[in-house]
Amino acid sequence: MDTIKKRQNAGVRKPDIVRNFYQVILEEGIEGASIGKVAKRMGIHPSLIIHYFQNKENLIVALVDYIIRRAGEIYRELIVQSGDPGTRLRSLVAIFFSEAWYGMSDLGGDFAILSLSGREPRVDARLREMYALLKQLIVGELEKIFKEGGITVRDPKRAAEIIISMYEGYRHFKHFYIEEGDAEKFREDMIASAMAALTNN
Amino acid sequence: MDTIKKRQNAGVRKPDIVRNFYQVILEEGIEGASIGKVAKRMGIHPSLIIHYFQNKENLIVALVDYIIRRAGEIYRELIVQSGDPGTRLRSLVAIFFSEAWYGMSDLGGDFAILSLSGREPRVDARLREMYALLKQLIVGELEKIFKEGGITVRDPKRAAEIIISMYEGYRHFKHFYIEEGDAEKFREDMIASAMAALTNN
Amino acid sequence: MDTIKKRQNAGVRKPDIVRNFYQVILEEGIEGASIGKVAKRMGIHPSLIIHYFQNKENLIVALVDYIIRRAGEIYRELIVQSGDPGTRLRSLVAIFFSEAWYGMSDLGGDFAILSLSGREPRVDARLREMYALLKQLIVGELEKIFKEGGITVRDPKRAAEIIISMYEGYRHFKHFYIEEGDAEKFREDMIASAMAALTNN
Amino acid sequence: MDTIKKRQNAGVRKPDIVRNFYQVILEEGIEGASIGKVAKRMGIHPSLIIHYFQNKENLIVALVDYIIRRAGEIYRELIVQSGDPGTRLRSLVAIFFSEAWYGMSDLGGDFAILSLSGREPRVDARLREMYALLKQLIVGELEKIFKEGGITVRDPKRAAEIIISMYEGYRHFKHFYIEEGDAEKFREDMIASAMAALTNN
DNA sequence: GATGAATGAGTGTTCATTCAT
DNA sequence: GATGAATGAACACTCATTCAT
Repeated sequence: MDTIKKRQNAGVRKPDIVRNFYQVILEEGIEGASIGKVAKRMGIHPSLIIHYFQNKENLIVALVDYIIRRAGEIYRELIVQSGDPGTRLRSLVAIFFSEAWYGMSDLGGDFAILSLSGREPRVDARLREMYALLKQLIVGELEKIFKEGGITVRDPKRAAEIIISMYEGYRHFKHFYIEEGDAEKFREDMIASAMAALTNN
Repeated sequence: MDTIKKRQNAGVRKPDIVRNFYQVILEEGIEGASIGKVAKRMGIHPSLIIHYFQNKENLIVALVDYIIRRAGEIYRELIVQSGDPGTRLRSLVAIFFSEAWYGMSDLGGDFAILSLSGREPRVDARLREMYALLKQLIVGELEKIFKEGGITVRDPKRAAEIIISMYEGYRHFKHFYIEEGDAEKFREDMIASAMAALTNN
Repeated sequence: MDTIKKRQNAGVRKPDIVRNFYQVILEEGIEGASIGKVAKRMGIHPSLIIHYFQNKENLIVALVDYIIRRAGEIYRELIVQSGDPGTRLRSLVAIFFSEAWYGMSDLGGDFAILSLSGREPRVDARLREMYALLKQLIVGELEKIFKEGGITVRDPKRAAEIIISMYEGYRHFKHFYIEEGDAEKFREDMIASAMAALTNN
Repeated sequence: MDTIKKRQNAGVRKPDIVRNFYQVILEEGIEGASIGKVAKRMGIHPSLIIHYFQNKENLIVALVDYIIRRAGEIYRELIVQSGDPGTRLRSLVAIFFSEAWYGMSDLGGDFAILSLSGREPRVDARLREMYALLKQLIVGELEKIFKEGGITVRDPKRAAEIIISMYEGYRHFKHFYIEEGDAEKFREDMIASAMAALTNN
């Protein structure tokens, strides 16, 4: 009954290809990812991928878009909208050091895409866009919190930038020098350090 | 006098190949780097590279070793050994946010290698080693500083880990969301935040 | 009329490739046969051969299939279906010592493929199949002959096996120790010996 | 004390290389055998093999010599020199169908070398020599046996040729169509058939 | 006798892509 | 929308061999 896989349209196929491309990158790295492998994985012909994306570069850009879109979704899922200002500030900071945010993407995939950004202007542009958006989200949140009273921060934009730097360093590098057993304690210490850095600012 | 290129020995050729390999990665990314391109760049035959490294994996591992070795050298160049404890603590932190440390390697190259670490155990092992070494250097330095008086930090090891997280996030990601004109000010703010995080610890 | 070489389909190209592969093996031996040489011979690109066969092993297996198929065809061409039992028995034996059967394939090619059988299970399997089929053909023929009367053989299966052993030794090795001038006489003597061995069985 | 492997002379090294070359052929086939693999197997430098044999062809020829020499040795070990003529005739025939003779060399290796004979004149020449020698040994033996009485054979040379054909077919091909359990019975039947063929001659 | 440096041709295979169907 | 034929460049790597040491 169900004519699986045959004769689908772009709306279904294109994101499907992008997802599979991401999987291949995770398994084999950027240098090991190819249109052929994506096709084999999906049981379709490589030419069909070209048919949809024209060339590999377009596929990479589509992948970056896909990843950024997912990051936005996860942020919206995690953000806490109620409670007193002090609690909400801590919650905001905690998001970026949470398991959910950490596990949002695969580090191998992240680094692969980041390594592209230097040579592929469209990738670089999209990453800047993403960070701009994220900064804006944090700033907006901070301003809402501060307006409600008590806490003051001289420069919310700078505060947002410091948060981003801290969590990126934490997120991408901690597994190289933190041991499994110490992970939860380190997470808490990082949040405390971020709060100290923030309110000192 | 100097019969360049012909009949050299492993001691000269191997590091030369590694350096050229790194250049190719910077220019074309991990996915664009090939033994053939390195050979062309050097005016030698690809098989000579195989002669020295047996296969591409070994070459990659040698590159990681080379990069790590350079990081160690730069750290030793930058470390300040005299002055009162307070000044020296700030100098230590400042190293990791300095232009010299930031410019030590190319971010594209860094990400390329980091993206390998998930799939190549030898790369992962070496990176862990490097971070362990770096942590140890910082801890040693912190302990010396604290012993001389005044400043106290509950846990120097944790302090080192927080410094590393902060500077890694700063170093690798800041260019995505900090504008040129604001760079110097941001650098100072990050150092201040790091100090706050540290002494709060 | 005939736009040779361009845009053909698998039905035409695949056997064409197999035939050319066989020729290359005859000329240069298994150790000298390469996909590149086959392609050059056909005026096509090596990757087209990969396109059809995926890898060299598959090509080898296809070649073995091709050779075995040809052996079956030749047997069917040579088999005599009429005459009295005694004559027909002799005709059957004579087939395997005939020029046509001897010249069916090139010995160099035979040995090349036989040498593969130890390391390539699919080649071994196909050779066993071929011998099973041949044995069955001979047994069937012997039984028909015996049923019509006169001649008796205790065990037709064993008789078939002995015939095969004798003609294989004759076919593959005689040229190492029989001189040209003596060839025809030796052929007759071998047929006589086979008959003696058979009816003695 | 024992300076193993270092600084040996040609008398020791050359046969050692040939033996290792044979092993590589057995494991990887003619098409997979290379000087490099032999060298790695022996823990020496490939250049050293070239140093001794100048090129690969010479090594192959040396291997054929080695194999033929071993065949001669085994024949001499197996030949029975006493007993009555009838028993000795049967013993002679039985040699070539014996396990010892069958297992004298690896079939994969045999076929690999036989496949070379068509393209390498020196290999072909040596094989012919070997068969000539073998034929001569058998003829001599048959004549001794016949001289002692009883048994007559019209043409001992032809008889030798028939024996060779039969055992070669048996030796090289039987494993494709004889099952393990039937092997011993088949061996006896082949000997009987050979005797019948012989005394009928 | 033995090794290392170097070459250059050649291996099988992958790759992105184009074109016709 | 989807596949197959075809290409040509590139890939990592192997090979036999030469030469200098």
